[in-house]
Amino acid sequence: MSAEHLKLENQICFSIYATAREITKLYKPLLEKLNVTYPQYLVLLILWEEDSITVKEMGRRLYLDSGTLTPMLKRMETAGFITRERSKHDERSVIVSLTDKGKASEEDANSIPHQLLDQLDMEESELKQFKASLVKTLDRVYQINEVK
Amino acid sequence: MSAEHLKLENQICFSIYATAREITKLYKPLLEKLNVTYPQYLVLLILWEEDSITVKEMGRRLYLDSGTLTPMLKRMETAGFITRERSKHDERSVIVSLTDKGKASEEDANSIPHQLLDQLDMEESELKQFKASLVKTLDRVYQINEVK
DNA sequence: GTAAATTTAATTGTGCACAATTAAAATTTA
DNA sequence: TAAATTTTAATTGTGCACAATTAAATTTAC
Repeated sequence: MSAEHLKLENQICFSIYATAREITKLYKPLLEKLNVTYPQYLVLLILWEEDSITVKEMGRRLYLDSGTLTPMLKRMETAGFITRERSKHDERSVIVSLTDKGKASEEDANSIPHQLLDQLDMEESELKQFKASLVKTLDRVYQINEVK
Repeated sequence: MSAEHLKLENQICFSIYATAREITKLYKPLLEKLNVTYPQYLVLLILWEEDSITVKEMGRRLYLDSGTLTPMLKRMETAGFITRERSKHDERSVIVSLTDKGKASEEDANSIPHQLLDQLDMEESELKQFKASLVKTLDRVYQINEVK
């Protein structure tokens, strides 16, 4: 038996890692109608907030790099949700935009956040504190990772 | 601009998803000496707690299935951390055990949890509440996912 | 105004992560 | 106990996820 600090059940990072994966599974039935994966759903959320942004900006908002986004966006383009085109002003940039299908899909997504929160079944106050700790941790860890 | 409930910054699940990935990156330099990935480090944590368990039990503790574990454990076997052998009692089961190298590696891991927590830099009370919310959410979501 | 440095995506290669299927072994049931 | 069911890993196929490299375009420095 290893020392107490090496025990898995004591490690908050493992809780985050496991919870993230279980929540992705929880989304699966809710995303069936849209016919997208959870990361693809996040791309749509971004574009419904602000259409026609660069891959760079998409990556900044999702904390993902082009090695992840490029193939994922190509799949979403093939599936008819988005278009990808080089910027006229800066040929290095690729602009991602919603197609009519991508825009129309927002309708099918409207009920998802509420359905998800219902299943989490958490008090408003705890949820708020929980999210605050997450965002604080994310900001802090992102900063540390960036500096290196 | 989409409705408020569809905005990414309002979604707690995205915070969990992004935080999990950033924390995995934070572990990377700490795992360099051990020369393992974060999921592989979790396998070692389990085995340091209790050596010689089945793939099934490993999957139960890590919330991972054989499709993930089998190839990962094979890589760890090739790297010399573990052995894999069929159980004598039940030929369906595969027992995972530490090699001498795997056992000796615990020494190099001892300081990791403390180093990580230092970087998170969170008050003891907030950390405790944060972890409680995570475990509660994990239990709840796991239960929902299992029932289906 | 050109050379050097920076920015931006894409590509390549490795390692998870998981659903679905397969196959073998063990257990339960008729 | 023989047949049906269940359990356990492995396999297959798809989709992230990210480090490192490449290539093209832009910006900065001289």
